[in-house]
Amino acid sequence: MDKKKGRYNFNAVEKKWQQFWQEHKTFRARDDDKSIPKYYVLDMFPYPSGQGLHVGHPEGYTASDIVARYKRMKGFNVLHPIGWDAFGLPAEQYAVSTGADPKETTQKNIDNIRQQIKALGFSYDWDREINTTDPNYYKWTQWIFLKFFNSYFDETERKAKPIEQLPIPAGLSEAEKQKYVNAHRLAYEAEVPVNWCPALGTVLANEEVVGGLSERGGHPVVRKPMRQWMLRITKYAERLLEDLDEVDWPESIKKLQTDWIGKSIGAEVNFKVDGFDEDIWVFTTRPDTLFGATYMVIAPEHPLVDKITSEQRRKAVQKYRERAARKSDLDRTDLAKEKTGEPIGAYATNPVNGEKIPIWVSDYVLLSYGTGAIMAVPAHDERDFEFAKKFNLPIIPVVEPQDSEQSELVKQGKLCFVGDGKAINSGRFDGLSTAEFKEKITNWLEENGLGRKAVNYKLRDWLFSRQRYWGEPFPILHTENGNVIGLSEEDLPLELPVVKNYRPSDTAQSPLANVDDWVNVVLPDGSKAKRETNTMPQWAGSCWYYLRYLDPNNNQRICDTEKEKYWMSGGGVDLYVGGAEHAVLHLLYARFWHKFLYDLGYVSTREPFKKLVNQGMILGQDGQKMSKSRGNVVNPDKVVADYGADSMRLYEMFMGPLEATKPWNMQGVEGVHRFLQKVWRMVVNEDTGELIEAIKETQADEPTLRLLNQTIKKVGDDIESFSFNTAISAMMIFVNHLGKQPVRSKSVIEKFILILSPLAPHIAEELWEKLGHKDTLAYESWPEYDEGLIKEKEIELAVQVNGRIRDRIVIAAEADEEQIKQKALSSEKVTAAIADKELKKIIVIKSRLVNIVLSI
RNA sequence: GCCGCGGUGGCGGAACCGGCAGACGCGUAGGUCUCAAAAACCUAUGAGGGCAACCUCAUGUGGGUUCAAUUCCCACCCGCGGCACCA
Repeated sequence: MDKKKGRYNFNAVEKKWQQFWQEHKTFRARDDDKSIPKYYVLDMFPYPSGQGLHVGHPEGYTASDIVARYKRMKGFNVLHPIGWDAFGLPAEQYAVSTGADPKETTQKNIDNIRQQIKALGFSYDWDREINTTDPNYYKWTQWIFLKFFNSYFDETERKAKPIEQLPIPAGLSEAEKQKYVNAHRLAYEAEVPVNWCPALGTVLANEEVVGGLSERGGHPVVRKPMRQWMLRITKYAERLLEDLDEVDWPESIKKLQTDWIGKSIGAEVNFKVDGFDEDIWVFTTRPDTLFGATYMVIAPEHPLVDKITSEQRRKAVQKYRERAARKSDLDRTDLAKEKTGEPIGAYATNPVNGEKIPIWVSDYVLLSYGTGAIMAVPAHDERDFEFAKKFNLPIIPVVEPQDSEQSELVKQGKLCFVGDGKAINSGRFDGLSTAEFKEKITNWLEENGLGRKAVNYKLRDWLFSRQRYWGEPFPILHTENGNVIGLSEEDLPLELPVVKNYRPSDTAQSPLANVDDWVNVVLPDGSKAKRETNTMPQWAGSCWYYLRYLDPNNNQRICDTEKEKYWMSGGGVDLYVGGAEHAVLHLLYARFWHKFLYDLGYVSTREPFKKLVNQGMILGQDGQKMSKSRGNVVNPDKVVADYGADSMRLYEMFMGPLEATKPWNMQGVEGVHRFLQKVWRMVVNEDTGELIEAIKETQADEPTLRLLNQTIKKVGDDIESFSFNTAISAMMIFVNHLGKQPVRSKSVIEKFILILSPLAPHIAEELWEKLGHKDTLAYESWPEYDEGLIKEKEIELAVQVNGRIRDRIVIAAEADEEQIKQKALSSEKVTAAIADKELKKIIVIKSRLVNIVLSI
């Protein structure tokens, strides 16, 4: 057993400093002096699950904490908050199966996870802790929803405005007016298909449906149309796309969002239905292929189908539509699937050449994209080509590829060519390039009233309601006469009622529908109304939480304007760290809400998160994803108990690049733990617990000073670029050197402790105290380094002959090229390698190498 | 199928903007200390060859550009992530 009382006792040290920080509120962010430059470091707040933290969470938290601590030492007023994204399914499912109140389980889980987080020594401002399930918090989530409900999107100014400012066309009746207004609200109701699982008797979120079956139990899931709340995110598609330019995010994430929004530019073209006074509009990105349109396809659900289908075809078409409607998601995504469809016995006129072409229905055309109808150009669209082949429809080539071999096949109708080329079979447009043709034909269509330039997005409006209990209730009432009204702000928060049973009602409505005395309301005028019984999705609370941290206890506003201006200045949150799994949904939704709040003047920046960094996944020791069933889960509590929080933090950062996926290795933890032991022994006499005798108030020798300055620079630079693994490596090199020195300069040790402190704060505080300092080092200045001291006096250069290293020379750092050449050529090994061959040239890369090139 | 990211010793990884591949850590082997062990410390450690000085090969595979390629270009293989008929 260890008898030495001065050994590194991480348990005691960590407990001591965590308590110190808490008691002194060391990391409280200041709101009182807005002249101090601010830095806002944000973590994606966790869902407080019953499982507690896994080692993946602390990875991101450690990275952000290092930056937070570093920035404090750099003189910034740092805001580094944490909270709980506590609505969500697991608590509700637990409630369904056990009857436990989700409020209570959630509270218990939060208490547990908070304690886990505190044990890791993160420098959070605990006075700003938030919880999305707290009525004082969700009051404002509901408030934002009401703003959506009470706003419309002004197309010319491209921004949201209060609904009272919506221009209403003259001559509408009261009812029509109401309808008109409702149709323009940014939060609106619609009948949309949801994932209904009859076996479970509940509606599932998309992420709970895997391959057409419920994630739990594997029961079939069908699409069922239900009344839902939607948010008009599509109005913001263009701005969400444009403003990606102004954020400092990984390119890959920007790309995912760009693809998700899916902008395409083309034209809308009008086809007249033969024998009917009806138009079919189609959207195409290839108006230049109009002359090659040989048929049309409309989506099975298209409203025009009923009207224009011929009597002879009606039965078959009806049957097809029913079959299509029954298709599950699984069938739709089936790759090997053959194209199906039915002609509807109607024809349309191609506006460019007057040709009559047949109209078909097929489920490869989606009602939800574009106009729900297409012109089919089999020669130049893979899907149309496949369909035309199957049903023997004509294929007319109208674009000639450059490649003559390809061109031949295309002309024979044997090859589908989707690239750009030269126009053929297109009347007076023949010979034009694809780009020119697009431009000309679009203008021509516009001039003749047959079409117009058009833009489409893949992005759909956001299905914002869930048929659940454990979420924010909508502040909405449905009146007897069928109108929908929002609560007034004074009535917020609308709290969740206590329920006896968390099971969904059998009509696929949320459990709230069963709470009669909550649902039924009498309005001031004596009329009756019912509350909306859907609740908001988990995304709602996380869409704006970063704003609440700015002013978490404000009862008058989501946050104070001045505080918002201060903390969000410079483009929003300065650093946002979290998992890449939120690349699209959370980050897109939050950006959407932020822009909306910006339009209404509640925030001052166009974007919420200036810089984004994703941490990678941590795998189990076996290289597999951590999971209970594999038994490879590493519990952070155990690591902290065995090696301490500082070792845990250091190891998580030392494993490899922050963004990389990497396997856990307990021996690696021991490695960094040994490093901390070494640091301890470098400063402390293990027998006495006092400062070690080797530490003297002296000037350090030159190599030590040089290494110290190099290390300060390297660690600072690496923290700025999130290369924590190499920062740690640099510190290890330093400790390996200094630990061997019999005399250690106190000021050198102090500087080292300071640069270690953001990464391993507890041991650093303890050693700082042992070095005679009374107060926390959290606000000490980050050490400066001296560029002059960093430079080596002599450097070693490799000497290559024809690219192969033959010798090394040591030479003064300031030696010029000529001197280096001379020295290199005078090397015996080099002369031997040159022998009698002729010297062609000598390449000198200062401070790197010399390459002597010989002619062969 | 399309898009994105990656592939370096026994393992995690390092390498500025094309300039000495393998920093740092783990593991392994040998040693010091010890009655012994643990801890700590020291030495070695990509592969092959040679008594040795040294030599050759080596960053997924095959080509190319260059005085010089892990780094740039082309083709391909493998792994991971995302999307899924978006006209």
